[in-house]
Amino acid sequence: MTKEERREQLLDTAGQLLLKEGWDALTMEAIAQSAGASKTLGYAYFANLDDLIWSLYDRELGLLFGRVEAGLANADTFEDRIRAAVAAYFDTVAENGAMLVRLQAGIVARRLNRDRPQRTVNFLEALAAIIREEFGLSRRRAIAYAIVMAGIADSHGRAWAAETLGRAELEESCVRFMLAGVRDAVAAQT
Amino acid sequence: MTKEERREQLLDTAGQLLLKEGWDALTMEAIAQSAGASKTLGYAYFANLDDLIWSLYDRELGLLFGRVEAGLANADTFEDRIRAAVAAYFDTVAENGAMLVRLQAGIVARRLNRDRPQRTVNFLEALAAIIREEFGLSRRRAIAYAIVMAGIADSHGRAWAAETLGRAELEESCVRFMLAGVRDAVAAQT
Amino acid sequence: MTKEERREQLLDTAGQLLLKEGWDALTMEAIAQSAGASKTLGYAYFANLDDLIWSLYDRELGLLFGRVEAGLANADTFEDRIRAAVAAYFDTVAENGAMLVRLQAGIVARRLNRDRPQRTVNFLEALAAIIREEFGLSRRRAIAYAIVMAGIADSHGRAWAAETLGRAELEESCVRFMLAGVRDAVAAQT
Amino acid sequence: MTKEERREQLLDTAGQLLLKEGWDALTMEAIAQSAGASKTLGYAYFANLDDLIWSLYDRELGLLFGRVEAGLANADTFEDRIRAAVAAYFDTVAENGAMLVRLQAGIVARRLNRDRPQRTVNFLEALAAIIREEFGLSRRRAIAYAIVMAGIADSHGRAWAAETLGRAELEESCVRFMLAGVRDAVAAQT
DNA sequence: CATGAATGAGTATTCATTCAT
DNA sequence: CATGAATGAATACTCATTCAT
Repeated sequence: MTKEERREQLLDTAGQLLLKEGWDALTMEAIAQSAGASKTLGYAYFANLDDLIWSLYDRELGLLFGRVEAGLANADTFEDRIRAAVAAYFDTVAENGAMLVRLQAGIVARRLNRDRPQRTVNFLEALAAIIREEFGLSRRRAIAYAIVMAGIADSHGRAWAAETLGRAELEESCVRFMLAGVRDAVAAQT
Repeated sequence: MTKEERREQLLDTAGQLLLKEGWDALTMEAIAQSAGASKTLGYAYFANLDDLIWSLYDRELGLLFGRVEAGLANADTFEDRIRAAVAAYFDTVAENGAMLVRLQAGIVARRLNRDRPQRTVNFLEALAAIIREEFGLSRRRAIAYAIVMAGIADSHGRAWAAETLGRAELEESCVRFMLAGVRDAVAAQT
Repeated sequence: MTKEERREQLLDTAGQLLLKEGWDALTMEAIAQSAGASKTLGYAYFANLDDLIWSLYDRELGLLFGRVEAGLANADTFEDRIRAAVAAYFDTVAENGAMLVRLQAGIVARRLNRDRPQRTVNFLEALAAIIREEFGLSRRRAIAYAIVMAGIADSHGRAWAAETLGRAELEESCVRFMLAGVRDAVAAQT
Repeated sequence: MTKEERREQLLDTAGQLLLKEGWDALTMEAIAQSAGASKTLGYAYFANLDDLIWSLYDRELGLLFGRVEAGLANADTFEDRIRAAVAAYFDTVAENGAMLVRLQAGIVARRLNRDRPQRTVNFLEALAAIIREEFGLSRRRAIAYAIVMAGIADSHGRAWAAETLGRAELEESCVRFMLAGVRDAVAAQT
């Protein structure tokens, strides 16, 4: 197995483990052995456990944000952009939702050894830029709305996980909440 | 110190500790000593560390939901109810927000030893009932919207913590996102 | 409840606990609470846990040896004495066997904070005296045989607990092993 | 040090410790440090303290029963078998007696987490088979006598430890008690 | 005669991490 | 590229015991 393959395999295994056994089971030894290697193998690929976890986090969030940003980029009107982004979001959640939720929660719960992950910041900036362009707002206001819209996507993901409604309905609802909400909030300011 | 006072004191201390030092610092010993007691005193009041943490969680969420439900109840029109609930939410977040976020994240990240906390479920049911009454929806759909509206409150709290906008603006925005969103989502269904 | 009654009740409770839950459950707190009192009551009646356990041991062995010695005393021929003692032994084992075994084992396993219990020594001396009188042996030899005969009783008790044979047969066997054994062993010396 | 050597060394150390310091000193930490290792090394070789203790027990009883069974097997007449077994028993007791007694007592006193050790059962079955062959008894009766004869050996070991008589005399006495006893007990049944 | 609050010493156990091979 | 032996720090939890009331 090549260096890069091993690394990916270890991250994959860590993700599986987190999903199946929970955060507590995410030990260096468990990951390595779950990957079929000796218990200390991980240290040849990651400086320490935190490094491994942050790497997983970066990879997974990179995937998610990458797709969503791609969705945002490949459409013309504001509404279409939002629709495309929401669709991309639901796609990723469908594949990896439960693990992402756990990962995110664990990251928040852990000490803040590291600055707020750049990934999230970058994504919010990108979304804010689009909002700003559409409504002509200040940067801070646009960021606030971006945070809120990301939260709306998130909670629709949760509503989906709770099996309240089907994907199609929730995707439509998500877009509606975002668009009607932001329009009304913006209107209230003027 | 009486039994009840001690118990409350230990929970207070645990909350402070979580806020200041993070989840990892939340050890039985640290809590007890931070409360000025011997390191094993906690075991006289809680069966184990998990029990203490769940007790803290219950207490804090009880407070939050209690206030928000009170807000929901003490108003006449749908919009007024939402406004009152949002105001109550912001009040609590102002006092305790960072700690609640950490607590919630830690609870999610920990093993699922316990069923989903009844508190949250109850609150969502209450909110769903109000939504249902207003729009005449099915129970599942109302619950989905309740989850989303709770998420909107949550993300406005985060936007506040990120110091993007002031409280007044965010409270207004929160109400707008909720009302315009739910109305539009409901409209889309018909 | 009078002082003496309480004391006896605590010893009774300790015995029950040892029987039902095993040696590890024999804590001062468990005993007191099992007796329906507050957890520290025991300290008003016994200097410490060791003292309580030794008191139980003394009481129980006193009962056993008392009965067996009474049996030894109330008969004329050597064989009748042995028979009477064995019958008394089986009587006590029938009532209290399992607890006595545990108690004895625990005492042996614990540190030897205390000299060999006088009770056992006294009993062995009494039995040795009778053997000596019957066969005209040296004191040391008589003690050796006394130890062995006590061991024979003990192992018959175990055979009974293992439900191999009924009491009548084992009692007879016990007497036979003792008498034939000691006679043959004595004969071999001459 | 190789895996197997370390394991044996830890068991050796545990045995020494039990003999010298008593059951209470038998902690994982004490064993490891007494073996010149860091305090948690034991966990790399045994699942937990119980596992280590049972392993010691198995090893020691395996040695004892192995020798005694070998003695039983390598002789022709019943008496010679018994003699050989008793000699083997005294040999082991000479080396390891005090420790075995403590170990056995501790095992009995501890909780019954584990089924009765197979080792003892197997040995008693082997002895019972020989008795049965000699006297033509039922299986249950033969087992009862096997238990008693094992008890006779045991009590002779105790008489030896009490320094009442010398080994030669006690070995002879042991054989006599067993043979005369079992013959007389069997005779009583017919 | 009895209680409840509190302490502190002790023990099992886990796990990240290092190092020699 | 990988292993296994070993370490040490950290933590949960138990329990005998004391003391004030």
